[in-house]
Amino acid sequence: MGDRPTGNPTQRVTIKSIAREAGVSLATVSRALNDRPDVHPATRERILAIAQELGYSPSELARSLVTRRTHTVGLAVRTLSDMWVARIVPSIEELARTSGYEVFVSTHYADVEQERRVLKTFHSRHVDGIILVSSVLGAEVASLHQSLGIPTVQISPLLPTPHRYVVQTRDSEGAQAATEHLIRLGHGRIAHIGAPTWTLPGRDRLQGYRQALDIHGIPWDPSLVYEGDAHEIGGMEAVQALLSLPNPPTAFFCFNDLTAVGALRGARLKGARVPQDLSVIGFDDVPIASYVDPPLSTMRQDVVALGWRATHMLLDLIAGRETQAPIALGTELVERGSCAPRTR
Amino acid sequence: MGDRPTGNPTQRVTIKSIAREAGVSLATVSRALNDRPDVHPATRERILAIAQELGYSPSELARSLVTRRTHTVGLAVRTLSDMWVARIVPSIEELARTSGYEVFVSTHYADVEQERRVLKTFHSRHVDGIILVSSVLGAEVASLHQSLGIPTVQISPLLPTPHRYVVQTRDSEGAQAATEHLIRLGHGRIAHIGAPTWTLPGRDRLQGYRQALDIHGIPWDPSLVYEGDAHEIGGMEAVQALLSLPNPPTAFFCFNDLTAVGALRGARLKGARVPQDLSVIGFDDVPIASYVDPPLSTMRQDVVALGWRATHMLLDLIAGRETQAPIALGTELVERGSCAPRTR
DNA sequence: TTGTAGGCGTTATCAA
DNA sequence: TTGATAACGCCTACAA
Repeated sequence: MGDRPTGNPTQRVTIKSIAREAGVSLATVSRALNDRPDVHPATRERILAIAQELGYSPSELARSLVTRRTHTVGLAVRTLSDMWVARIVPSIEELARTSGYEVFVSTHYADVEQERRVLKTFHSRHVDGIILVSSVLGAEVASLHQSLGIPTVQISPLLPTPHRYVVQTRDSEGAQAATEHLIRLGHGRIAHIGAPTWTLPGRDRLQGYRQALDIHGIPWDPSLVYEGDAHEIGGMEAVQALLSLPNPPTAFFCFNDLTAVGALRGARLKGARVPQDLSVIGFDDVPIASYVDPPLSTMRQDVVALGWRATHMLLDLIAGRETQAPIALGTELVERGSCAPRTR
Repeated sequence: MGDRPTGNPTQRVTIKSIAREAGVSLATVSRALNDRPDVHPATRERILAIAQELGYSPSELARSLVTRRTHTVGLAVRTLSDMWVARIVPSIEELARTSGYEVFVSTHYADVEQERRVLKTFHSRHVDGIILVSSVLGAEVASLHQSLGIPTVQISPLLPTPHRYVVQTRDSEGAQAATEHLIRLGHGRIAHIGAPTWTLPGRDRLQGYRQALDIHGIPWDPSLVYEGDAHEIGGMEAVQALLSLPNPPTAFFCFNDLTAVGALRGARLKGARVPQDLSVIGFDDVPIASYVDPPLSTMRQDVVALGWRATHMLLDLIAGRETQAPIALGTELVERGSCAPRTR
């Protein structure tokens, strides 16, 4: 089987092979390859040509070992099956790449052990910097940043952290704005379908919701708060449960768009029309939000900015530059078709 | 600023530090750490304790340099903002991790240059194996597999390739089944909203659609084929355009679920009811399919199996084992609410 | 402008 | 059971 590379491993082309071929020393090859000034143009040409011909590709392993720089950044995310993070990755990758860094993505599924594991391999592989999205490490992060000596930046941590280098959305403010949108439309019985309250965003958005109610003198009714799962299923179940209440809500502020999409479906199953009978507002503004029926009104999070700012912060830290931190970004109300003035 | 790790880089803990501390040689430390039999239990204990205390973490860089194994696999995907691939990643990661491999995900955005770049960095970083999802490299892959000497497996290549190690879905067969489902419901004017025909899946599903028509004696009408973009927007535009035809179709077979979701929206904008006036079927069965209105009928692709089989194949190749290749997986019709018998 | 030699953190092969 | 020592592939003084 000639096509099994394992069977007959192609000998790796190293600077040694090039040196032999070119009849020069290793040092000269190295210099030529890294195009340093102190090498004769002719020799450089020859060496480059040979390298090209042999299909030479430097061993970053060896190179990193001596330079103590890998030009890689580790990106640990909760999961990739979430549009919110799936859109944050490219923004990080793009900036990092144009700055000469390769980014390695790894997932931890909101599991502390797995996240530790990921960080450990990042350390073993000598990444120059780390970005943690939706970290569940909490206070550990700060000490890791310290003890590992690897600059670390967090985006939207799931747990409270004393770490300074954090980029996040002002969840509470956004939640308050979303709720106030509903209030302005005349709704008085507004439900909240939240994320688990052990998560920071879950808590913060719940708090923003309560604040809006408080400010507008709407009594707080705990039976209108349902702890969802930040997915469609939670939203669907929540709406079905809440609409069965003796005095059901007329509006729903959902933790995120997925929850809202589930809520839409729950409403349909209960025979309630959105937005005529029921108003629904989401959070995030993921692509699908514009395509569901009715198109979803939502609070937009600027994920690209989130990724971009975090990457910038990390590059600053790696370079030993001053950097502004922490950073909190605002949200924007996107009105589409899922909210309407209260009719009942 | 005491919290800037860059300012005062913590000295890395190496086996050297441990050796000094324990008063033994480097070799002994190495042996103890890799728990080899030829080291005195007492010494091992002592060394392990010290390593623990110092927070030692081996340098995979150095280790890999000598063992010539990195225990990493590179995973290059088109994009992460696509549920289809977002769900394939975890299945690969899980199997790879339990087999002792760390996987590094990188994106190429269907751009040849970027994909070459990614492969090059994989090579530089000495990954032990590579999985390419939706590769646009075509024939190049086989030679890379050869010349780089790194086992490479492809999942659903976008371009035709002579490479043997491929795992994919039987697109044509699935497309035919989807179309036949529509035909069985009595539809005669069936449109296809496809992906760009330069892609293999785009071509294969189009072909399956034509085959179904042929078999059932339905005349082929090129005006019923619309080249979409595999996203919502393409589906939406397609439906709007096709419903404006003098003799519009009564059913749509969409390249994927995103296209179908867009189609649903396009239908709504044209005042057509699904499934009463129009039947729509998708492909993939992504999570959102169950939550749109009406819930989407679709051809399910077993993405988990795709990832799993590919990883298995790769692990076989890495180990120099025999492996079955190529592999083509079937699809399954999932009937939900978006298709109904023809009424007009 | 070029070559020699030492070292990055490990593992592996010998001796001891 | 342990310790020197030579790789692994590359970079970088320091010499020449």
